[in-house]
Amino acid sequence: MRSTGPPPPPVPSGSSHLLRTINERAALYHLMDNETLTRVELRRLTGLAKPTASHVMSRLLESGLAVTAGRTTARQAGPKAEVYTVNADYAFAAAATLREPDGITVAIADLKGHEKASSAMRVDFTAVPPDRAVLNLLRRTSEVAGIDPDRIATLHIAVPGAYDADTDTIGHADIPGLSELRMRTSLEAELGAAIEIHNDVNAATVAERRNPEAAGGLVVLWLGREGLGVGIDLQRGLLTGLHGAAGELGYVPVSPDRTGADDPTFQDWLGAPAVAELGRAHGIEGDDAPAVLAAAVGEGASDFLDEYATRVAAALRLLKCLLDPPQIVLAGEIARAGGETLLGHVRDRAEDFGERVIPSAVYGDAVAIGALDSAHDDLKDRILDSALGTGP
Amino acid sequence: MRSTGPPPPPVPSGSSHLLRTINERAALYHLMDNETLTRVELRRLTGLAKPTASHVMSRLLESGLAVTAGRTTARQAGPKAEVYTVNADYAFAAAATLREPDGITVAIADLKGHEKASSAMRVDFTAVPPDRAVLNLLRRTSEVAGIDPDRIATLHIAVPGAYDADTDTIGHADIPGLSELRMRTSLEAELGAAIEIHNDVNAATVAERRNPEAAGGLVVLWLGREGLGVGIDLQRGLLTGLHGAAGELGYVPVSPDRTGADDPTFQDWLGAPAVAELGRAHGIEGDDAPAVLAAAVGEGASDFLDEYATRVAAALRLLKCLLDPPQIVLAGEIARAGGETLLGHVRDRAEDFGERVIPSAVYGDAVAIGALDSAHDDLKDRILDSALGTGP
DNA sequence: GCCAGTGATAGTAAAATTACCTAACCAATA
DNA sequence: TATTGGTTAGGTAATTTTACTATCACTGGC
Repeated sequence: MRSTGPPPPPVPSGSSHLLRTINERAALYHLMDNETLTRVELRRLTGLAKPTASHVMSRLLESGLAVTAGRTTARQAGPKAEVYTVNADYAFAAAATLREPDGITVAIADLKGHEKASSAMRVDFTAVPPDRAVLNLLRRTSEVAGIDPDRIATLHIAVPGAYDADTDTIGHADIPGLSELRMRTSLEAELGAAIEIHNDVNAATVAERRNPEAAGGLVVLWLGREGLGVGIDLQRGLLTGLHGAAGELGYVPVSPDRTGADDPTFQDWLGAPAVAELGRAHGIEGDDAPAVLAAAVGEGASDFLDEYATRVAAALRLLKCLLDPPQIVLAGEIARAGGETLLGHVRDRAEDFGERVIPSAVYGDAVAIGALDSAHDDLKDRILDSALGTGP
Repeated sequence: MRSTGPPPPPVPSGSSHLLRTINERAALYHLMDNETLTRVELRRLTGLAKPTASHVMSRLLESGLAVTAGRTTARQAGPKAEVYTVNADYAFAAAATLREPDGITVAIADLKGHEKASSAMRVDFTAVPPDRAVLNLLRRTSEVAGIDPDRIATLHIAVPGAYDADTDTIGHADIPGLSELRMRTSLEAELGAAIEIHNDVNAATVAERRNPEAAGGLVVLWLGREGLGVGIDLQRGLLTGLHGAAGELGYVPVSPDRTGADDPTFQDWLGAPAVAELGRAHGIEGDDAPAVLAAAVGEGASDFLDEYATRVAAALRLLKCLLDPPQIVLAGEIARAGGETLLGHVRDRAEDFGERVIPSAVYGDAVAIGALDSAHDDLKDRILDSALGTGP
C-alpha cells in the first residue's frame, strides 16, 4: 500500500553529480543546524576547500534556501566575513490538534522552527467534519500570518486515537465522524502538503524531546484529563505500531489472572474515573480528575496521594521492565496537577528506578507543541532530501 | 563511556575519493547481497557506466574481498561473462552461547553466512570462568575448521541475563561468576574481534527474522525451559533498553492492584513453575515444563491447555496493546512442546489479534542460530564500513 | 555436415566532462 | 604590515560517453 516497485538499494552509487549533491546537502544540514554560518565556518564543519565552500554557498543562495544576513563585526584583522542563514520563509510546517470538547488548534512554524502564528477554535464536529474544520482554520491562520498556504510543506495532526497509515483510518477515536474519514487522503488532495497523523500522546512525547535530559530515549506515561496513554520514543523515533495502536495501556487488564466479570483495565484503575473514585473515598472533591489531584496536593492528603502514586508506580514498573528506557516522563493534565508532590510519592514507590522518573519539561500544550516539532523535523528532512540533488 | 569527542555530522561531505568509496561500497553491498554477480549485473544494479563497473570490480579483486568464480555458461550470443563472488574466507563471524546447565556452544560462519563449524561443551562454571571457556572452545573449533582465529572479526555471545554495554556487566544472570566478569573487555583483549553480548531471548528473536512473514517487525514471547522473556524487534533493530534489561516480562507482577504478600510475577504465573503446578492440578506429569506440555498435548488434556493458553494470551494482549507488533511469535522450549495444539488454543483466547500470533519458524537451537546471524550481520556491516574507503 | 558470415554481448581504450583541491592572488582591516 | 575573507587559475581524480576489439551463437550456403 505504501510504495510500489522494488525498494532502492540502501547503498547509493553515482558520479560527480552525486558528489555535488552530497556536499550541498551537507552544507544545508550545517546551515539548518547552526543559525548563522560564514563561509569559513562552513569550511571548518565540512572540511571542504575554500573555493568549493564558496561555490556550494552560492548554489544555496541561488536556490533560495540560504540568504545573506549581513557581515561579521570584524574584531580580527582582515575583511568582515559575510554571514549566511537558512531562508526561514522558504517553506513552512503546520500542526493541528483535534480534541473533544476543546475543538481544534492550528500552528505554523517557519523553516527555522519559529512559530509564526497559532489559533484555536471550538468546533461542533457533528456539524463540521474534522478535515474541513482543520482546512478552514489553517487557511485563516496562514492568511493572518501573511503566509502563502502553498508554501506549507508539511502538516502534522494530533488526534485522540490510533492512526493506521496503511488504511488512512483512525481507530479508538471519540470524535464524531473521525473514524469514517480518510483524513490524509482528503487533506492531501486540498493542500499540497505532506500530511502525517499522530496519536496525541505520541505528539506530546515528541515535545518531551526538548528536554536535553531525555536525549537517550524516553517513555512517556500520559495521565490525561480523560484518557491514559504511553508514548515510546527510543533509539530512532517513535514506536507507533502496525496499526498506530502502540502504547494503548488503557486497554490492558490490570489483573489478567482474575477472571472476574468486571475485568478492570489500567484506564479504569489509573485513569480519570479511578481518580474521581479515589477522591470520593478519601473525601477530596474536584470538578474533574486534575482538580481532584490539585485539591489533594493543596490539602496534603498523603493517603490519597500514596494510593494513587502506588498505582502509577505499578504502571511505570511494567514499562520499565518491558522497555528499560533511560527516562520515564510523567506527563498529562493529572500529572501536572499532581506536580512535584505526586512525583515525589511516585518516586518513593518506584524504588529501584525512581531516579529515572522525571516530570514533563514542556510548558503549555504539549500535544500542540509536539505536533509542531514533529512537522518541523519532517520539513527539514524533506528539504534536505528533495530541494537539492536534482542537477543535470 | 562509548565514544569520545564530538559526534561526526550525520551528513557527510568529501571529494572524488569519497565518490570512489561510495561506489565500491555499493558494489560490495550488491556482491554480498547476490551470491554471484557479473559485471553486467553490477552495472544494472548500480547504474554505473561499463568502464566504471569494470574498474570497481578490479579494485574489489585486488583487495581480496571479491574472487572470480568461473564464467557464465553462455546461452546467448557473445563471450561468456566472468562471474564474481564475495571471498567467503575474507573474514569470519563467530557466535557463542552460555547456558546453565547445558554449558557453552560455539559456531563459526564465513562472510557468506555459511556455518563452517560448531561445537558444544558441558562446562562447570565454578571451575572454569565463562570467558576462558568460550575462548578455549572457540580456538579449538576454529582449529578443527582450519580457520585462522585472527580472521574472526566478530564474536556475538548470547547469555541468560541483561547485558549492560556501558558498564560491560551482565545482570540477572544465574551462571556462576558471570556477573563479576567484564566479558567484552577481557575477550576483546585476547581476540582481535569485535565483541557483542546479547540476551539469549534477544538472540532467539534475531533468529526469527529468518521468517519472511516477520519482515515488518516482530515480538517474541519466549517460553523457555526455565525462564520467560520477551524479544522486541521493531522498526530498526532490537530494543535492548538502557541496561539491556528490556523484555524482562518475568519480573512484572501479574496483579499490581492486589497488594498481597505473595505478589506473583509473570514468571510465577506463566513460567516453568506455573506449568509444573498446573500439571499437578490436572494430573499431568513430566520431568520438566516442556515434558508436561508434551504430555498434555499427547493426552489431549484440553482443560490444562485452555488454562495455560489463557495465561499466555493475557501476556500477548499486554504486548499487543503496548507495542502493536505486526507479528507475535510464540517460541521457546515450552511453546515448541505445545506445538500447533497450544498455538490453536492461544489463538482462540487471543480473539481480535489471534491471526498475528505465529509459531517459531526456527528449527534447532534458536539462541545459537540467532547469535550467529547477529554476528554475521555485524560482520557484513563492519566489512562494508571499514574494508574500503581508506584510499589516498 | 562443414564453414564463413552476421549480429549480439563482454570487455577495454581514449577522450570528454564534472567537481574537487592546491596555490597564487587581490582586497580589506586591525 | 600582517592577517583574514574571498576569487581566480591550473591541476587532479573520478566519472561518463563514444568507439573499438574479441568472443560466441546462430544461420545459411556449399
